[in-house]
Amino acid sequence: MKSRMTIGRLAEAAGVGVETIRFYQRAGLLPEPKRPLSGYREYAAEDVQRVRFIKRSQALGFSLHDIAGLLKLDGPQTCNLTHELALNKLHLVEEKIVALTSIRDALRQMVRQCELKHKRGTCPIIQSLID
Amino acid sequence: MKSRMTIGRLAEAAGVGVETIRFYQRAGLLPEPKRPLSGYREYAAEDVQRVRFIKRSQALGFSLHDIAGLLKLDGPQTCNLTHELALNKLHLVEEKIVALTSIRDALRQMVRQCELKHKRGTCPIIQSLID
DNA sequence: GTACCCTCCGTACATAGGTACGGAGTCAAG
DNA sequence: CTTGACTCCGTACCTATGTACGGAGGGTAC
Repeated sequence: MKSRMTIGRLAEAAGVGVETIRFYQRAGLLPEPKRPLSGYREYAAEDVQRVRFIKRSQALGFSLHDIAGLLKLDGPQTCNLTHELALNKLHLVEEKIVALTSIRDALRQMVRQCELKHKRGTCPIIQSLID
Repeated sequence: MKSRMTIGRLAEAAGVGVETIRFYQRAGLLPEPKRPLSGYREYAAEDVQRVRFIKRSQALGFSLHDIAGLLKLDGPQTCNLTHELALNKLHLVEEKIVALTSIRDALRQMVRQCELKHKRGTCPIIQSLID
């Protein structure tokens, strides 16, 4: 008996939970699957690809909303839209890096201050946050 | 009549909403204020400092939970705890920067590919996410 | 055929950090 | 004294991304 791609097997193959598949379906990221036997969802091999696509995109910082957009965009003349989406996301990531870098510097400063002038009574870190 | 520091004025002075002050109070970030006139909260000038402290700490990536910790820690012998907290947060921020940097590189790659080998039929960005 | 796992569904819960609502009471200015 | 703005409270709601629950029914391996 050729083992059917049930929701559990899809989830397993894609490395997510069953509930996540159902959630993606409700969210429109996965199409309504066929249900040949008494209501059980049955998937195709490419659905594994699709879920992996979702996870990979997420890891790059795309939201599920973004990804729903990406999934509608695969095809010839829409490539520049996709390009724009990616470029946009790139800029966001670059901004986030800049912001985090200045946070990092502030934290380093705080930690260094604390190690150097460690007078009794007040903590320089707390002081620097109050000023 | 010396104008009292009501919740609205505190919120205004600190640049947040009234509901946010109430929320911080419930969360234990602000102490129960005095209520001299028929239940209205009355604050002191230093409460403005305290709210600003919270916002500044947030901007450095501390969660409200962390900040509640920081606020309990101002004082002599607790400075090394604070130092540890800040150091910890520093490491987290550094890790986050590393992760975002590799995301940035992947996105740059995607965008560049898209600009170079722009064959019809499939979008290289979509392709790279599927592989 | 029986035991056990799987799937179905809708809904509630989770995190974090607020924001909004509604009705009643109160303060302050004119 | 009136009017309008402010405050009170508890609770519900919000975004994003899932996770958990519970009871009923179905599939499958032995």
